[in-house]
Amino acid sequence: MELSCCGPGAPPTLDERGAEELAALFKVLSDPIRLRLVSLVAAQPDQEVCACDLVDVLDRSQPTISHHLKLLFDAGVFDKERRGSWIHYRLRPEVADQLHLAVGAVTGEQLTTNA
Amino acid sequence: MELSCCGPGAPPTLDERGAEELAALFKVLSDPIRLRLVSLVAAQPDQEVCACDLVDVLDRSQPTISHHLKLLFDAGVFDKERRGSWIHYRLRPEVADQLHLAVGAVTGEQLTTNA
DNA sequence: AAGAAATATCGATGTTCGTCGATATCGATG
DNA sequence: CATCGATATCGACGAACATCGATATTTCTT
Repeated sequence: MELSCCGPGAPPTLDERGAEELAALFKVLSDPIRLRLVSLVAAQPDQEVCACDLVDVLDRSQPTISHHLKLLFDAGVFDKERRGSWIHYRLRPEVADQLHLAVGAVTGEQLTTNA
Repeated sequence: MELSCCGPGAPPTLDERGAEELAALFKVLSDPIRLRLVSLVAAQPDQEVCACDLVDVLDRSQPTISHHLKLLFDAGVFDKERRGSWIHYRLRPEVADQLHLAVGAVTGEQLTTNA
């Protein structure tokens, strides 16, 4: 039997590069501490937190929290803003949409036809 | 400043256990080969593939493909069915919804109020 | 300029993960 | 039952990762 892929008229599947990009996006969410960081930030009324509060809430050392915040920032999940001595992290507004699109790309859902 | 969490009236955030469960779900999608497997399966007209075709399409050894298929099966992403000599993997129909819910849980979207 | 507080970086360590060759298991078929 | 093809498991190896203590950097305050 032939696989429905890799030919003309075949339904679209992830190519190697696309798969690596999406894998990187999911990988940044594949850690419990990072998920709780995102969830905490998203739950704030102003969608942002001071890094200074995070070490107490999550049970990790300051370098570890800093490390995870950097990963989330580098991945484009968080914005970072210095205000005085403190650094505030904020969920980038496009992230939720990006994630839903990523899920759709993997599971083969129709994109919103923009025609 | 107080974090908006961890108290009465606070918006819901991921607890430790929930974060670990969601992290496990995202982790299984954090590998390019596994993403392409899911994408390939989802792109088939009948939403299933024979494992025998996968080694040729993806550029990995048979044990490696088998390993990734097992991870996806154990995570509940794929169903498995033996037909004759071959084993067919199929995307479980709830997976797309589960993933969208997972994204929503992390980014703090409203759940569909089932009241 | 000096000290204190917040955050980032460095180096090390133990663990997890992706990968493959070799081999085992399982089902079909002669 | 012997064999063959498909799939799974095993054992090993190198790379990536989460974590932390120590330390550096930055910023505010006095």
